[in-house]
Amino acid sequence: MPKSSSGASAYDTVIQAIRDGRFKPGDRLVEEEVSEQLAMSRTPVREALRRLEAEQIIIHRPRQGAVVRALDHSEVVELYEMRIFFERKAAELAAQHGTQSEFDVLGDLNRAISAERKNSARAAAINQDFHRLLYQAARNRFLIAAARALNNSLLLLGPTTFTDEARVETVTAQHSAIIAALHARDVAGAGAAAETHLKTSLRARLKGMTP
Amino acid sequence: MPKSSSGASAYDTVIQAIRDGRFKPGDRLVEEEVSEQLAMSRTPVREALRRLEAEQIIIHRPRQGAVVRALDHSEVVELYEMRIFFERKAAELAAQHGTQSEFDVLGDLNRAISAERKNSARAAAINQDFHRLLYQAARNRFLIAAARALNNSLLLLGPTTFTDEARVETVTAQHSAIIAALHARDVAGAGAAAETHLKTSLRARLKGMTP
DNA sequence: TTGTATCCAACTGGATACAAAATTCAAGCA
DNA sequence: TGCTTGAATTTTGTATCCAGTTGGATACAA
Repeated sequence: MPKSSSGASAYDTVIQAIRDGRFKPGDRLVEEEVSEQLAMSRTPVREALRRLEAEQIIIHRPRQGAVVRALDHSEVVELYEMRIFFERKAAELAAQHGTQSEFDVLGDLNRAISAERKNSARAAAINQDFHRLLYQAARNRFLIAAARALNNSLLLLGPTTFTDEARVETVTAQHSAIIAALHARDVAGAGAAAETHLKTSLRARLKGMTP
Repeated sequence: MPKSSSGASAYDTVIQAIRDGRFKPGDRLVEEEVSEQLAMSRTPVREALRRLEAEQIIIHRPRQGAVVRALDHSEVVELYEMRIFFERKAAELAAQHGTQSEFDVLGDLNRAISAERKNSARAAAINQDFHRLLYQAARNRFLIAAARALNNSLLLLGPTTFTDEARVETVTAQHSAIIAALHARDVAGAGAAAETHLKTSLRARLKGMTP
């Protein structure tokens, strides 16, 4: 293991804390507190916070502190609009540039999601891998970078909503549709299937947001 | 004036240095050298470099140094592929969400580009404003952020190629086509015009790249 | 009771000092 | 002559220190 620097591990830790809800939007991140919690000095913590700031995960008012960003409703919609847009492009490019073995792995992952349908956290993790591999297959480093940035913003919304098994069912079925189109090298079909998938995902997200 | 912090001004300075070619891809950026040049300590310089690293403008090998990133041919193509893709989306969204007065300003800017056709640097600057406003009119903050990141990578390729007047002519004509579609709220037309424009731009770039 | 002024504490911004790691270059040995 | 070892140099990583600013609390006056 390449023993990452304190700065990098501080970043990972904070991201992880946001991911599983220990830090929520609106929470203040005080450099000194964080550094104490992670048993390191302020310098690497600052580095991590600046990186999070660059990624718009936190906002940083000068001389006042950093707070975890909150997304209002219109931002959530804008975010998903972009996700839909990216995912379609990723699927289209993957249909052109991906290899059949990559598509096979996508199939494996999709079956794994289905198998773990009882364990929503585990299923959500594999689902992330699925989407990551789809982007990898698209063979465009800038698309991957842009999608990564977008997904970081996404985690401000809390964990993915894989609460009920019916939802997992829908997801895996839609994944299958994408995979089928990829195997057939059907560019338009893969794009359309991906768009449908993400639109469903947006609906599920919005439904779970206004309780 | 809010007197920006040293860290921010260090970032701006380095970006500017890259933009006008004082730092070229492959150049090494040593923290101490930069800090000496900017008459500040290493701390804000580090902040700037880490930010540039997050934006993939430089790459940062631990304990070894930071070098300005170089884009190989395939990356250039990938980059423009994404630009084309973003620009189309921006035009489509602008056609839906922009205001007529924004479209009017786009027209003004386009005329300004034409007027400055003798001064390629000035024309290129206004051209940037044009595209920035187009993205603003799209009303999607994540699209704007993604495009910003992309444009930062773009400046690794050196200044925009507005060398001859014929090129400016082409550009403004294509801009006019976009604006016309926007005024007509023709979503598909605006997207198509934007795509055409950027494809021409890619061709011009590639032509100027292999001397 | 409310508004205002002043003071204090907390926090960040920047600088400096120190430690650790990596590269380079040279010298010694086979 | 070529290779290996090791020490010096270079550069980043981390810690700590100081100063400046901001926000809030407190006290006083209207």
